[in-house]
Amino acid sequence: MPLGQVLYESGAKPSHVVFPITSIVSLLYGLENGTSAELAVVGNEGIVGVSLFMGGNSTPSRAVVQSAGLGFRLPASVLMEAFEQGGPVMHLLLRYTQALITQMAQTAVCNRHHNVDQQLCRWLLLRLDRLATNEMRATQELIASMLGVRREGITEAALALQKAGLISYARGRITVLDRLALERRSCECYEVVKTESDRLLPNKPAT
Amino acid sequence: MPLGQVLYESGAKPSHVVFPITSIVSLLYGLENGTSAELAVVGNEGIVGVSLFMGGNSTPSRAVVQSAGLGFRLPASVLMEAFEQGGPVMHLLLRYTQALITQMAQTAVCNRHHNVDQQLCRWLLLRLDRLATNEMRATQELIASMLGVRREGITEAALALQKAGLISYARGRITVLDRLALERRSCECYEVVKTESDRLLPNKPAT
DNA sequence: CGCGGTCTGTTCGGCAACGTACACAGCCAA
DNA sequence: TTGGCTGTGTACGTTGCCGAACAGACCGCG
Repeated sequence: MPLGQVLYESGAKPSHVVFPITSIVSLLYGLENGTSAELAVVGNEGIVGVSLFMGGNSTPSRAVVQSAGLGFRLPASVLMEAFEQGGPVMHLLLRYTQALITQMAQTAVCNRHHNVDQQLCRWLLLRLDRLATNEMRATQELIASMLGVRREGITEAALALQKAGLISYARGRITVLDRLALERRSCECYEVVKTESDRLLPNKPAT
Repeated sequence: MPLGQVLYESGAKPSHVVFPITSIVSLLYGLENGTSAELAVVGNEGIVGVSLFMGGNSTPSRAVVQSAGLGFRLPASVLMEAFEQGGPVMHLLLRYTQALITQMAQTAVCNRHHNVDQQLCRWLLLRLDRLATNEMRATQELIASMLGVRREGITEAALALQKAGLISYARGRITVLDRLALERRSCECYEVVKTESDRLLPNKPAT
């Protein structure tokens, strides 16, 4: 799945659900004025398209591939069949959805109360957890649109992180040098999301 | 259920789910620094405690009664039994949860991109839809903590609404005088939430 | 009736993020 | 090599909201 691929559009009914394997997918909510914000990020631990089994068939959100990589596609009908049987598959899917809700909620509060620097740390950590390496690709422009802030705001925050030696950043290539320091610098939101996610999905990637 | 009653605390496992009838319940996410934000509001159309059947048993959120009134309590075990049978009850509950997710998400984007005045309109409208009258009780202090802003910000926004003749406001008693104008003045977020909610739950309060 | 508490209105300085604009650096391709 | 594109750094003034402090208005109660 290439970077930038749109898995489903706002309001459309997706034909498949997607299990990202080495890729990362963003769930975005857009507004009429063109701005938008990322409310959750899905990697190997999760599934894209929960609205299918939740019953709505569509949501007002968009799903966009943020990091190129592999992913499984499963036709909606196959998933639905497994879900409707009601066993552990269903409960696992529901627990994951619950974790997703927590992530969205925490992101929302974070948007309101934390500054750009902290949010950037959170954003980097959430991605880092879903990658095999400590290097990721994302321009400042892209990060800014995910966090719903100005590009220059990210420039400033990223510079601070570079000067502190936590990351190195060059033309869309970010390398995390000191993960622990990043966690210390981040707001509590990252930790909350991670803890809750681990609690709900103990050691079981939803594949 | 009296105003201010806490239906469940952050992290605790609720023993019951609650169906508000004439009351209104807020779902709040709090932070370590004591601030918090309301991410969703539940009235007659909904149910408090979706995390029970979603499988987490607890969430990092709090549920607080925001408008005194009646509500049914149902023991968790009874609800779970109905849910596990997997029929229309389950699907209705899931669809409601989907609507709840949309509300939380839209609130989040709204927090990020819209100003206090618009958010206040949205907040008023969401409550108005869940009340039988066009009068509600809420001090500016309370509204401010719900929206995650300063009390003075609400004073200013509420004054503007009063001067425009949309509401009258006195010591915690708000009367909506011109609902349509309120909708026009609000951001799109109210409409999105309402439309999606109607689509997912056509004319069927989840009682 | 006066008193104390709650709620609203107003003020001030301060700050973080915004919008805009532009300069420069790295990279690719002609 | 040159030119164009993309991505990053920097510099304004502006704005929306914050934090704190205080005055007045209303209400219930003794």
